[in-house]
Amino acid sequence: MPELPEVETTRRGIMPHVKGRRIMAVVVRQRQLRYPVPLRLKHELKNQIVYDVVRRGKYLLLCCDAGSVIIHLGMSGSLRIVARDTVAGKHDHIDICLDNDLCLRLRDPRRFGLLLWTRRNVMQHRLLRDLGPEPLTLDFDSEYLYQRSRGRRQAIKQFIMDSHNVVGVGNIYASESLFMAGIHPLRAAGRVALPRYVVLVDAIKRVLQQAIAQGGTTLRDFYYGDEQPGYFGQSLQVYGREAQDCRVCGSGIRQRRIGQRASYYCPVCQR
DNA sequence: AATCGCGCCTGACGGC
DNA sequence: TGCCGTCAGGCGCGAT
Repeated sequence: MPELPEVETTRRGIMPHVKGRRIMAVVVRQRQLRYPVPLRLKHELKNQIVYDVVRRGKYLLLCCDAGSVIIHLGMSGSLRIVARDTVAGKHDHIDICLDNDLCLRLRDPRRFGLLLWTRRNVMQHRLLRDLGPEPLTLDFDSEYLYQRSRGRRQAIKQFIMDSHNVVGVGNIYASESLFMAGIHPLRAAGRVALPRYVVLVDAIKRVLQQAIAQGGTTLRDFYYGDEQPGYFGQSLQVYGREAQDCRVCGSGIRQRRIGQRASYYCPVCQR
């Protein structure tokens, strides 16, 4: 399940092979992703130069003069750089073939991802225009999140996972950040005081930054490689550790569902 | 306006 | 062995 650090690692991994290249062809083997892959993309993308590869939240954007490709990896998606004649596997749905004999290949077994094409200003696209701030920029700060949370009864975990409030905080890192900040995931967002938002915002930034730094060590795998970068390399404090000892106080880590999602926390450290 | 819950889809896993 | 049921999970969207 790619979270923001995995998407950013992907962006950095494909960038050197994609940026500045001309698109020679697009192969669509499976159209049925989250939304049907638009067929007009096949001829409208041809001969376009990819002048930049941008990330917005967990979306990746291939920016061209005529428009932009919008990609989301969903639950199980990945992008690889492969040699032009590399045989496609069962779930290799789309190839974007470049003028350097390489292809950008989208694989997505569960097909929760998407690949769209827009000719308008991509940031005005309906999937992007209402997104909250990037977590690693300065405009995402405690004052912002605090003000935004006033009057909200929603659980803090759901609040920070809502992309309208801040993008890129997925299920794993939401649990991890709340543990770091000592905040119980079920606490109402509107009942968290400003000093605690200071700690929480700092925790979100740190946990994402650390994961990106670790993802960077597997960058080489994007070229002819098959290894997944990700959070497996880092030690998670609470996620997936139900009934195991809290690394801080030794209490049993609990799991419960919050808004349909598995959530992990320490009942003693988090209030 | 805020919030809740659904459903897209497949692989992994456990039970028999 | 192999089949089948269950579950996970990002996120947009419709319902409340």
